[in-house]
Amino acid sequence: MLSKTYDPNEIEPKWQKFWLEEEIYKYKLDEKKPAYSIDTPPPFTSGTLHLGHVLSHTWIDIVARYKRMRGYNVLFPQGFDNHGLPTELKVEKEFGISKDQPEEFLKKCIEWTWQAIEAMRTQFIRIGYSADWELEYHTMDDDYKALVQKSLLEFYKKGLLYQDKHPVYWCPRCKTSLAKAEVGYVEEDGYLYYIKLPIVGEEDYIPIATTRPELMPACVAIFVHPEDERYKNKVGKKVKLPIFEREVPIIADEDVDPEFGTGAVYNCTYGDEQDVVWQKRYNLPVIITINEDGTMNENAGKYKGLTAEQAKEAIVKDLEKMGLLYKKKQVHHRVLRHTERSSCRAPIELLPKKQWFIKVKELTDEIVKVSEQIRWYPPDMFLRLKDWAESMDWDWVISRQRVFGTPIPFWVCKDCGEIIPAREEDLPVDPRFNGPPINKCPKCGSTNLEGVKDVLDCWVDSSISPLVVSKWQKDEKWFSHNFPTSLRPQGTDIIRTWGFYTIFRTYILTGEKPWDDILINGMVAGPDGRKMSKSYGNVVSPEEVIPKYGADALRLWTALAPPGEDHPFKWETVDYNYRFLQKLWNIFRFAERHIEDFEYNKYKDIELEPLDKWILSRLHRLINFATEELEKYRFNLFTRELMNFVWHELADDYIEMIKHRLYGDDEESKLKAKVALHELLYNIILLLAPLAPHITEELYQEMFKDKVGAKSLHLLEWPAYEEDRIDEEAETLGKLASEIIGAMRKYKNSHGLALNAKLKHVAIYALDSYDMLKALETDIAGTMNIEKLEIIRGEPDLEERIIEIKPNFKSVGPKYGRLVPKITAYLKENARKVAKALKENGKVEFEAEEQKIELGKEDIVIRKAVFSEGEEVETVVVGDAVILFF
RNA sequence: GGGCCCGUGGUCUAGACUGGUUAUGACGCCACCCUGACAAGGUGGAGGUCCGGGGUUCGAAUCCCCGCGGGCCCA
Repeated sequence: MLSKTYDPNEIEPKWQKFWLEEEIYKYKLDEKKPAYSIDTPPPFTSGTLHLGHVLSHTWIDIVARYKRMRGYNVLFPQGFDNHGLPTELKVEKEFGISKDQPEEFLKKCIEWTWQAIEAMRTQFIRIGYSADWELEYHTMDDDYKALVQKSLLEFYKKGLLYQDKHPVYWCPRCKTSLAKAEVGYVEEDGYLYYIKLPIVGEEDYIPIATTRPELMPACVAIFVHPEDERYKNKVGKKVKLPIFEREVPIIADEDVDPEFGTGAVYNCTYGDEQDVVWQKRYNLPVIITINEDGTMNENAGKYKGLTAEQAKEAIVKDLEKMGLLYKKKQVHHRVLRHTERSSCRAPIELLPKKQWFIKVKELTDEIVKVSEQIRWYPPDMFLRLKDWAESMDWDWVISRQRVFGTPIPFWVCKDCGEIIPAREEDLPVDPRFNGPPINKCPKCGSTNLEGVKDVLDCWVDSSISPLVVSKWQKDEKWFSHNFPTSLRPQGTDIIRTWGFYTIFRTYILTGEKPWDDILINGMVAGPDGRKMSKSYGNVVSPEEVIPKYGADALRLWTALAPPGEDHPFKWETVDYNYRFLQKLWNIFRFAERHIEDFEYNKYKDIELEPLDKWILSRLHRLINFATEELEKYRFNLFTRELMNFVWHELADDYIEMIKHRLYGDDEESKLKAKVALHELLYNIILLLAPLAPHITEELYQEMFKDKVGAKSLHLLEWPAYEEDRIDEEAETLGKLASEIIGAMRKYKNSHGLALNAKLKHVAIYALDSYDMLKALETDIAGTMNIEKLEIIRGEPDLEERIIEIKPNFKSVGPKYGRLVPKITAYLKENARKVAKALKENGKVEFEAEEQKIELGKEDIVIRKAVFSEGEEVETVVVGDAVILFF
């Protein structure tokens, strides 16, 4: 017996344990089955899953469960992305270990990461995630790092890897490079300086506006907008920089904002990120004027040795003296500072440092072509990738000045710059600690070889995930079965990073696309609709939700998220889902007493009653819809349809209509109701299994396991859509039954009667629907508790009024076009005449604008009301039927 | 500044590709009903300029143009 109340906190952990112990989701390579491999996103090991993870990973789990039920050999691994700045900061600040002791530092990072993995795995299990944990991978594993390094050796061999100077965010106070996450813009007051720059060989000048006059010595070009009439005649000419006496070109570029300042800006290496773009785009020289400690260097001439701030004052003073600085305006602007946590908040400089690059730019056309071969869900997400790929300004910078990361497997000759790659058989290597594979530089013979100190960007780690899960170059049988992988699920936010880089790297290494399909989920917003963030105070964690409502109710919230769109977390939705599951529980509790010992297989081919056929026809439409939607990775509409079907059509309508049969004396009718009930409930738990795996397992074990045999619901097949179960006639009948019963419920409600209150005498008059009503006679009487129900062919002797008459626009519109308003007016004016003609001849004919109009029953919508003034009787009209309550 | 997406009762949401005249459902609100699974339930009700403006059409939430507001990513 099912317990009286549904308690997710009791049943969910129970089945989670059962699934693991019984190895229900264990992957066995099976070449006889079609492969379905999932390239799951490895979350960064922060130690906690947030609702964004719950959304994206529940989607993946739904797909995995569905595909298993469809008979696929589903490869469902879960990995963890380990390397990252937050861990380094944690180890530095919480454990007080400095990066200057790299070995100890790394040891602590790894140790901390392991406990974070354990915690996150437990949380995955708690949401019913059905990955095979024996396939779990970590980007800090030796074999993972070895594969990453191997792929870099391949890139090196193909000539796609190179070193070049590239600006990094540099904090002059901390004397360290910073990641984007560590810097931020701070609003503050400053000055905008207006400076005249003389044009070479002319008496004319061009005015520029800048907040950073101290970068004058680093100026390499002047930019104006190509449409700007003020400067059109100056493009192509040169400017002579005051003080420094250097000539730089005037260039037109659309990125210039003509509204800002004078509409002309000077480009320095590097004042801001826009300067980097222009420097790369026009291949401008790089002139660095700022040292790592924030002072000016020899390129700043007489300002050498001053701090940037002092240099600014000095240059401003000198320009004023020369009469070239003609305006100084106070502005409120954004300044890049070191803002991460308790950091120093010093202004950040962009300084060029030697970085490792992978050539991407020249291959973008090919990447876009490969991306076109992938099916994108939803399809417009492809445009984001395409747009970004085509507007890329520079190659992929893969090196980072950090400690906890995959080492770059190269040594560099300090004398001639030759790159010495690691030997494949030595991988993984760590050139920070390991010596080079050879003693002498093969080019110049020098023994002055130095291991690369930088480590790799974490996207370099994670963007080979499809090759890791499919065991590229490791297990040929496994690889050919599972590659390209079937699905990459991921969020909208990382299409241009993880998505793009994975396509790129897989294509370069294998010549193929990484996946057949890519499914994009939106971001989780807070209950207030804004993005979830600590600063908004709108963060909700899964740990708050699950103890209250259980994982299944939370999973239904994820299933209701629309494809590709952001989805707010709503307590109300989870609460509603929880009540839905409770309703489901009660439906099964009701059914249990009727079908527990029922021998379904013995009676399953019996000819059912019309209402049974109706609800089963509706069930099969739902199965069909569910299958179509899931094939397109769309969960929201199907989930809603399923919930509505169970709660309203099944529970509110059908079950109410069969109670009189289940509790009545007609044994054959009772049997038929039980057959239908069995089929309904069994199929519903199957349809719901991918969405709410726990409650469905509990219901299966309790009510169906003995009859079906499988040790878990999750080993069963997805329900088959049977087209011959669709029965239009039965559906019309069922719809009529629920409308008639609905009208009677409304009558009872408006008279303050309980819904099961006895009605002494009811008569229904009908013409067209007479036969259907006759077939429903016992069901209507039984469901509504009517003592005497009469179904009469004919019309009651009462006053009838037409409340509304209008054309059926969908059929009349295309036929008569511009005459539609005339037809609408005619029907209204001649309502009685039209109704009469329709009743007698089945059609009506008239003229509008000298054109003959002919309308049949299908072309006209009529709503009638019946009045019984003076009589002791109330009436309700449903379609063509008139119900009289005595 | 660029690309993509979104704007529907108080809140969230379906419908938009393929136009059809009473716009879906939920939460909340109001009234009634403790009915043999369920009061954490049932039945009914009130509540909407479908962001604004213009256009196409017999007909626009839906298609087109302009504007406003928001989100994500990039610069």
